[in-house]
Amino acid sequence: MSEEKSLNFIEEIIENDLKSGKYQTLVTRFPPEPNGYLHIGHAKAICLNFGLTKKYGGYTNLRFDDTNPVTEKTEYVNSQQEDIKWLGFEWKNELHASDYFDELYGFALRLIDKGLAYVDESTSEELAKQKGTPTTVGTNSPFRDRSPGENRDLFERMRAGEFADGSMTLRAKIDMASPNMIMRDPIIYRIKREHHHRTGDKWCIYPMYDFAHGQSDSIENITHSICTLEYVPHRELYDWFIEKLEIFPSKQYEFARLNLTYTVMSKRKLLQLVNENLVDGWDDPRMPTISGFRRRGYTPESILEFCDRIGIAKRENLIELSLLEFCIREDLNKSANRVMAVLDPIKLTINNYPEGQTEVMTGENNPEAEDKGGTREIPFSGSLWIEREDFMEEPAKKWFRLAPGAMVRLKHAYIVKCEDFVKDANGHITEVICSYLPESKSGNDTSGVNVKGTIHWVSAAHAQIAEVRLYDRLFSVPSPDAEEGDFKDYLNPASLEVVETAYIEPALAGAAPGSRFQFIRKGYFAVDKNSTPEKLIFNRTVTLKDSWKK
RNA sequence: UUUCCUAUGGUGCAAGGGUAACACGUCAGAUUCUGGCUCUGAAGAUCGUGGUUCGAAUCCAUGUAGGAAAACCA
Repeated sequence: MSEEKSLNFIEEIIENDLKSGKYQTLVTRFPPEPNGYLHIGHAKAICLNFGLTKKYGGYTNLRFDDTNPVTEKTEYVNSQQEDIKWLGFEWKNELHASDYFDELYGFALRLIDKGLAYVDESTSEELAKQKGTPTTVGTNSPFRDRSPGENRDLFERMRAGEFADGSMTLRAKIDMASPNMIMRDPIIYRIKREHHHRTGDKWCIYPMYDFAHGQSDSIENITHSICTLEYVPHRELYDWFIEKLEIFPSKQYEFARLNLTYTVMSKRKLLQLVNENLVDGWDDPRMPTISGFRRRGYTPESILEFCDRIGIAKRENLIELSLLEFCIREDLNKSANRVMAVLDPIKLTINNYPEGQTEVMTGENNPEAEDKGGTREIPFSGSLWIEREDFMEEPAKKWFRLAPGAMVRLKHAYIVKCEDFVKDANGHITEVICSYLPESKSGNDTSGVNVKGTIHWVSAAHAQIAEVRLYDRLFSVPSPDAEEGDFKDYLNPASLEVVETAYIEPALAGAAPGSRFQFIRKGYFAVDKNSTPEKLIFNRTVTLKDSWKK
C-alpha cells in the first residue's frame, strides 16, 4: 500500500467524473498556437494533460490552434512537436483547428439560421464603443436585427470573398448588457486574406479563438479541456456555443499558469528577445523555452520532476528558480560523469617533481553511481593548471585551499604544499610553486597527512582547450514583469560570460554534442549543439551548490 | 464603480470540522579525496473582524488585499 498522495483539484474532478460514470474514457488535448516555441510554462500544461491520461487511462491529442494565419508558421509546428517528444510524451492524434474549418463554417450557418448570429458592418471603433466597459453596459449594433436569411446571404458572400478585409464580421447574438464582456456579442468570424500555413488560400474568413477552440474540443470528444486562468471569463461563452450548437459537452477547467523568477514567460516577450537579437535564438540556453533548457543541458526528467513538484492550483504563483535548479542538480548528480576543467587558470609548478616525468592517475567517473561509473585515466605532471580562485595570498578564515604554506590535495593525485608564488608587474598572481608528498598518492596514501581541501587541476602539457559559456539568470530582478518600464531594461548584463580558453582534461576530447558532465567543484556542463572535436564548446547548465562564503 | 477568480512559513503546495504535513530555500552541525552528494537539527505560516461549534485553515457573514475581464490575438 503506497502512501496516499493528495490530489490536485483537476484530479479530483476527474476521479469524480470517472466514479460517477459520467465518462468511461478520459480525453484531453494540448492545444498550442504555432506562433512561437514552447516554454517551461507549456511544459507544465503538457505534463498536466498528458500526465492525466497516463494516470487515469484515455488519451491526449495534440491540436494546433491555428486560426490566425498572420502569426503562425510551420517552423513552430515542427519545434513544438520536437519539444513534446523530447519531454517523452506521445499524442494519440495530431490535429489542427484548421482541419475543422469546414465544420466550423457549418456551425456558424447553424447559429445564423437559429437567429443567434448576425453579420455586422460596424467598424472596429464602433464595435469597441458598442462593447461598453466593465462598469457600463454595451449597446446593440444597428445591424443586430438582420433576418437569418439576410445574414446567411451576407455570410456566404463573406466567405466567397465579395467583401474587403475588415469590412464585416460575424457576431454571436447574445447580450450586450452581460456583466461578462466576453458575452457582449463576440465576433466569431473575421475577413482576413492571409495565406494559411496549412489551408493555403482556401479561406478568406477565419474563426476567432472562441468559435474554434471549444468546438474543436467537442468534435474530438475532449472530456476535460484544461487551460489557464485567463480563459475563466471565456468559459461562459464556451458553454453557450456548445449548448446552442447541441454538440458534445466538453468542459473547460482552468489552472494557474507557471511564473518563474528571473525570467519572462510570455511568447510575445520571448519573441522580442529573439527578434532584437538580445539572445541567440529561441533555443538560447538562457531562454525559458524547452529548447533553451535542452541546449543548456537540462534533462527531460528534470523538467518533469519540476512540473510534478510545483503542483496544480488556481492561485497566481511565482516559482523560485532555485527549485528548477534543484531538480536538474538532483538528476545530473546521479548521471553525469565527473571530469576536471580549469576555467580561470593559473600555473602550479611542483618544484620537487622529477623534471619531464609524467604519471597516469585513475579517477572514478561518478561517486554517486553504483559502479562508480567506471574509471578514466588522467595524465599528471609537474606543471599544472589550477583555478585562480583556489589560491589566496592572504587566506580568509576557514580557508581550506591553497595559500602560502598551506597544503591541499590535488584531486585523484598528490598532496601539495605551497612554497612560494609569483606575481606579475600588475600584482596579479601568475604562478604558485609547490612541493608534493610522493607518498600521498591517491589510492595508496601512506603520508599520514590529512588535508581539509581538495582542488581540481589539469596537466598543462596534456590539457585540451575548450570554450566554456557560463550562463546565469537572464534577468537581474526576480519578476521583470512586475517592474516599471520596459522589461528589457532588467536584462542581466552578466547572463553570459564566455571563457575562450578553458583547460580540460584529455578524456573530454571529442565529447559529443548534448553530452553532460560535472566539472568537479564548478558545476554541470553540456556540450553545445555547435561543438566540434576541433572546437569544443561547453554550456554551463547550473553551478554546484556552494556553501563557501567569505 | 461592475463581474469573476484567489488568499496557509521566504517560495510552492497539502490538511475537505479534531496534533497545520511535505518540498525547495535559509541557518547550524556531522561526514567528505568535489566547501558537491549524504546525514542530523533549527527557525519560520492559516489576510482582518465577527459568528456557528466542545472544537474552525476548513462552515457562515463582512471587510481587506492581489489577479483577471475592453483585441477583427490565442
